[in-house]
Amino acid sequence: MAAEVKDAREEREVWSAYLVQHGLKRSEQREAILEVFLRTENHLSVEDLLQLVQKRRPDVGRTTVYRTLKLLSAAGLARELHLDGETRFERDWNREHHDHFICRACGDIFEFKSDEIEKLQEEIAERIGFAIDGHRHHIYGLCRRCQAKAAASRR
Amino acid sequence: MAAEVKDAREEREVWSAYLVQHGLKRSEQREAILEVFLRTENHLSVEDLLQLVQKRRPDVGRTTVYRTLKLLSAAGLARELHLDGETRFERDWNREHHDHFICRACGDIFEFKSDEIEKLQEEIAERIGFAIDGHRHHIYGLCRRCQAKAAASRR
DNA sequence: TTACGTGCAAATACTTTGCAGTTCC
DNA sequence: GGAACTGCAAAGTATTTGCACGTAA
Repeated sequence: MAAEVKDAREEREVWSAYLVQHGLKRSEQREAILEVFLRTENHLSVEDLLQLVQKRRPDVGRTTVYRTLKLLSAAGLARELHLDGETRFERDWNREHHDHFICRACGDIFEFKSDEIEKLQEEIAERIGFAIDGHRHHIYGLCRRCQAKAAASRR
Repeated sequence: MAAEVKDAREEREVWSAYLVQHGLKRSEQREAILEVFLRTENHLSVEDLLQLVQKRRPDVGRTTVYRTLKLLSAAGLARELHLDGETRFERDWNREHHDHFICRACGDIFEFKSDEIEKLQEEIAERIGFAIDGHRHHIYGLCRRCQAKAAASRR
């Protein structure tokens, strides 16, 4: 859809600006990693990203992926998630804040957002004088599909 | 308070039962680790726990702490938390479910609980046919004290 | 007695860092 | 030309496992 294309363009601009502002250079590896990161479904582990990038450019090293993900995060393009100890990255530019459902069977991740929950959080924080600057709300369980599978195999 | 003492007694019973049911043995190291774990404020890292245990018994090894924490978790006495990548353990027997505020400055952790938030979670899950079996809700920011400190040093 | 528990050292997994050679500007 | 970038190998963390020895039941 058009929005995606536009978003990606904006993200590339942010990236360029970030590089310039920090006296950093462009490189083919970084471009390749950025491309894959922007084009791919979310919630990638470092290993996932490395595999995908290496399909195009087998010479890109794991180290560079780590380093580039750091930069993408610093530039506000990526966001790091810690799911039960697993580290993953998702796109974070111009994206509404959201949280995650994680299926324990297939690992699929579903995003959700609730203004009501955020408001309640804020109220509780006020009561104890806590100034919120971010949060992670991860809900674990079984997705619809895996529930069906489980039910089927039980018969 | 009385409730604490009673809880700890109950936890020791659960522990004993767990050992028996699984054909495991009592040991001085395990007892020492359990004691410290039960007596201490929550949210310990493995390293924290090791240090505390070694004050009493310098011969207890890190490996045993890891192994005992696994057992305590399996017995339902401990719960593992992943705070922004950091692994910590808290008591989990007879404790109401709760979530956490984490101060980014001093690292202090405050617990909270909200039936309303849980209910909203449940509603959202229903909408996408997701069967919740647990969640982690971590809120980051500054605690009252650290806000005051920050304000003071800004002058 | 015998299966379980322990600490150490080694192995694993994940991530960062030092370095020598390469590339961008 | 010089600073930044890269991949590799080495070094760090965090955690688990193999093993020979010790200990509870």
